[in-house]
This record gives sequence, structure tokens and C-alpha cells, in this order.
Amino acid sequence: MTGGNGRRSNRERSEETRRRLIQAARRAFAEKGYAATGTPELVAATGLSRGALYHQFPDKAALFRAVLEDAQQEVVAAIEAAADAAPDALTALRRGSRAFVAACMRPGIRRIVLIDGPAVLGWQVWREVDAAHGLGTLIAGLDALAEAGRLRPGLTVQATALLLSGALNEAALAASEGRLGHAEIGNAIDALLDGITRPA
Amino acid sequence: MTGGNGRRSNRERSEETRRRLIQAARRAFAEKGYAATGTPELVAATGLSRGALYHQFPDKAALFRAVLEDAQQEVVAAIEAAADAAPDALTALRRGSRAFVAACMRPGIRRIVLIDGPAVLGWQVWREVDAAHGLGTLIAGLDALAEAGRLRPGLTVQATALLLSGALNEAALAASEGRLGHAEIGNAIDALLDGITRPA
DNA sequence: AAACAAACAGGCAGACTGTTTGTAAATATG
DNA sequence: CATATTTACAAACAGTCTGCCTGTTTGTTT
Repeated sequence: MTGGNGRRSNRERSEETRRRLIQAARRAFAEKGYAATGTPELVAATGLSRGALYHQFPDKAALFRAVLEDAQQEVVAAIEAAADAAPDALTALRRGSRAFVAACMRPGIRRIVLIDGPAVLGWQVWREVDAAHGLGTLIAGLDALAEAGRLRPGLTVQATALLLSGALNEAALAASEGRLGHAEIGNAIDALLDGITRPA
Repeated sequence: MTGGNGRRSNRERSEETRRRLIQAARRAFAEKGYAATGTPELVAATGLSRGALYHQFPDKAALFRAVLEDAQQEVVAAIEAAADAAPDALTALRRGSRAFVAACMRPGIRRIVLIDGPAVLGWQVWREVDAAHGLGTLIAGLDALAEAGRLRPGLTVQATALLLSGALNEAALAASEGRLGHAEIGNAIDALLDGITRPA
């Protein structure tokens, strides 16, 4: 009845169910937004029932959080892939920033991470999730810059990371709407990075 | 019946009703958030009925937009007051940026402008409103900087304004949560502004 | 195999949004 | 001035959603 698959353990069942729910939710949330996506419609896309959803997640917001973490991990992977082989910390930051903007432009990421995230979870929780993923990566990059003695004196990594993160988020939104070109954005990012850097 | 006031014209009645609705909504949205504020509870705080609300506004989101514009105007007023008497464009930007962060920390502003705004109205509409108020003020400041020949070559005002706006939004949120001190944030803002400036 | 626990389906109550119908006040008209 | 019409609002209504609860199926343990 379940499509030809033989017996599965409970853990396998749960994992598969969560995976399916997260996948369908991610598609729907990205396309229509969190508030405009009802749980009946959501589970219909999976073939499961609302009972399964509320068994696996305490509420709709918890499902959203799982979706957010899923999307964030993809972003981090893209950033790290881009910054991996950079010769120095500043170059890594430049490449990572561009990769971040590019990753957030993907339709499955933009709305979930940048728009609905803070509103659905509250800024506190959203920040907590971001700190464990995207912002964490940026902090690591700035730590490396500080380690190399190239962080401008008087700046703290925490504050610098937050402001840069905000600038990059906005850049990603603008880029994804086609309001700004990549070159324009890249130049502006480089200018900001120069501002927080101490000349070699 | 209406509390001792004699006859009022229809326009006066409408204006008074809208004012009362916006005022109550602003308090409720700021405190509990847009999604968690029901229209029954909202009108109860005004003594009006839901009929009045839906007569004056096409839907709940339209009321939110009116509230957002109301809050944005306050922010702009605070920025302009701070930057008004600055001796040069760069100083005006520095002072205006700090005033923006301070204004967004006020509880009646933060959640409405920075958190719920994009999620409720969609990023397109939110950007449109912001462009007419907060972002518009920043663009004017950068235009003055460019006019004075102090904008770093290769940068466009539009892109620079967007990234700075994002950085300042994030700074305001962090400051309002007490995660970062004002000094730390001020230093980071100055660093970013230095990055986009050409030395005199 | 029997008892137990976990996963899941479907129905239900409460709440909310937007619409519609009805009423009173204000404005336009003859 | 009397009457018709439009505007502002109130209150009931319909449809939908979320979270909970009960019952059934499937897996695990003894």
C-alpha cells in the first residue's frame, strides 16, 4: 500500500516523513510564503495527513524552522565552496560574500531565509539559527581576517559581522529582484570590505 | 451619543476613525506582531466595530501599510533633525546613521518597520514604502556626498544606499536587543562609511 | 504471540478574515 | 423644506485555518 517498499523501522519511517514534509514545505513557503500556505494544502502535496505533520512537529512554526535550517545549510555549503581555496582571508571574504548573494538569489532560499524568517520565528530565534549557519560562517571569515592582523583597529568581529550580514542580505534581495546588477553590487561589497580592513 | 460632540462632517468622521484605528493598530502590531493581532481585539481597543475597519481599509494588510508609513515618517524626522546642521555631507551621514539606529530601537518602530514589514507587504511593496521614506533619506545623503566629490569612484548611489541600509537595519536590531553596545556599532558604521568614501 | 509503543489518519472546536446585509447620519436634489 | 441618495458604520455570516483529540495501523519488545 505504501508503494512497494518492504518493512521499514520506525526511525526510517519518521525520517522519511520529516524529509517529505520539509521538502514540500520548502517549496510552498518559498513560492507563496509562510502565511499564505495552509497546512491542509501542504500535506496534500505529500500524500500524508495533517496528523503526521503534528506528530512530527509541535506546530507549523517548528516545521518552518526545520525548513529554514535546511535552506541555511545549502547557503553555507555554497559559501564555503567558493571561499575554500582563497589565498588569503580578505579574498575569502570577497568570494564568500559574492557566493552568499548568489545563493540567496535562488528562489528556494530568498523568501524563506530573508523575508519570512524573522517574522515567523521572531528576531531572537532567527538570529540564533543564523548564528549557527550563515552568520557563523561570516564570523569565521572575519576571525581569520583578525588573525592575519588585517581587521581595522577598533572594530569587533561581532559588530562587523552583523553589519556586513545586513548589507549582504539586502544586496541579495536587490539582486534577486533585478534592481541592481552584479557588478554594481560587487563593487559596493568590496568598498565595504575595504572599510573594515586595515591596509596590509 | 458620540460623547457630547455636535454634528461632524463625513470627512471629519472618517479621518477621526482612521486615526483611531491606526493608533491602536500601531500599538498592537508593535507589541504582539501583525500575525498575532486579531482584528476583533484591535477594534475592541478603539470602541469601534470591524465594520468600520473594513470600510476604511480594504483589508488588514492595508491598515498595516498605513501604520508602517506613520512609523517611517517618525524615523525620517529623527534622522533629518540629527543631520540638519552638519558641516559636510560625510558628517551628516554619520549623524543620520546613528539617529536611524536610535530611532529604530524604540519599541513602537522596531518590529513594524524591520521585522513584519517585508513579510506582511512583500518585499516589493515594503521596498517601495521604504524608498519613499527611510531609504530615500539615505539616498539624499549619498547624493550630497557624491555632489561633494567624496563618493568612492566606481560606486553607484543606489547600490551603496541599499547595502548601507541593510547594515543599519541590522545594527538597529542588534542594538535594540542589547547584543551590541552603541560604541561598537558606531565604530563599525564609521568603518563602512569610510569604505565608501574617497579621502578628501 | 501478546503486550506495548510509536506513527499516522481523520474529525472537531475555537478563532480569525473578509463579505454581506441592515441602519442611521450626512449630503445632494427638486 | 421635503425627499432621494450616498456615506459611515454595526452586526451577523460563510469559509478557512490551526491545534487538539480519538481511533487505527504499524513496528518493537518480551
